[in-house]
Amino acid sequence: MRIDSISREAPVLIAGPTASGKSALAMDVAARDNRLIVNADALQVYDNWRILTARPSVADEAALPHALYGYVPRTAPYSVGHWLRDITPFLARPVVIVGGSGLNFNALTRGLAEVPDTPPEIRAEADARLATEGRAALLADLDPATVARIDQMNPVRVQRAWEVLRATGRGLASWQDDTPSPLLQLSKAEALVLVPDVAWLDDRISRRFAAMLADGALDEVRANMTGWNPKVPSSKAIGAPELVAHLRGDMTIDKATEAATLASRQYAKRQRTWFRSNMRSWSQLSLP
RNA sequence: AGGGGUAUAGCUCAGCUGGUAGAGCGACGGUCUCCAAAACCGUAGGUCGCGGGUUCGAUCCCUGCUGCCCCUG
Repeated sequence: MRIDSISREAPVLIAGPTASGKSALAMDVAARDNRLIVNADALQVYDNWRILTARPSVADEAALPHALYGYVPRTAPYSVGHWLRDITPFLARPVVIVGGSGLNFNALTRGLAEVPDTPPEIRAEADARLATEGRAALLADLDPATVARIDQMNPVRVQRAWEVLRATGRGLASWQDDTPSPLLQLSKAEALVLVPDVAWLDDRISRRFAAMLADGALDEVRANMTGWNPKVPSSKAIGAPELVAHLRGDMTIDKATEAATLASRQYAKRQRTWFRSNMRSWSQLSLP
């Protein structure tokens, strides 16, 4: 990695698939320029995971300033909108923004419609209707402009559109047409995507999960067993459901390891697909 | 060594009384403006273990061989 070619002034954005070495690069850049490291990862925000989400260590956080890591309670409602609001004050400072969530980077550099949060009772109503009446029933309630824009086969996207209309009386498409300009212009940033060789990354994923286990991942998961709710977003951390199953005696540790590393590889693939289509104008850094 | 069973996609397996094969998972490609480490869509893979026979035609029936599993010794 030729760090010398990375701008010393512009905000640095580092995206890349899981286990590609983003955090280490962010540390190098931050140390060189006295930057604040800001998290752009959807799961590293939660306070109940450090080992499993490969969050920066206590030592790393002591060595250099970090923001938006481990600051959200595991059951709190949280999504891109919260992240975008939370990151705003930090953009006035020299930063390196690092993470694997493509949606966050899109929201940051392309803007995000200012749709109010869905009230819990409407979310519950949507959950119930989807479960009992199905996707088609929700779809039938939507405005044509929104229907034409969303993936009608995807229950989560349909539910989202339904919730927005229900809560605001205005279609999602209409909200999106009013998307404000982005917080950060890509042309004024140093945007980097790490593009690792697939076999190289697969190997790193396997070794990293083994290292997580050695570092106490099972203890971390055990501490989350009381009040465990598989439905909340923080419970979707790769490896968490698998290790919960193991601790309950439903899965051998070998099976759990296999399932977790498989899930990581599949996640990395989805990330590559996203980066390919959404980050064409970013600088691509091939690895190793 | 003898008896029985089994061999079909990368993996686990379907395939009715013979008409050249399907699923799930995986892989690969894609979608995605607020649960995104989520959710979803699509595509490609098989000389049906190998040889011989019966038949117009064999994954299917007969036979030899080979591998694996079980039982007996």
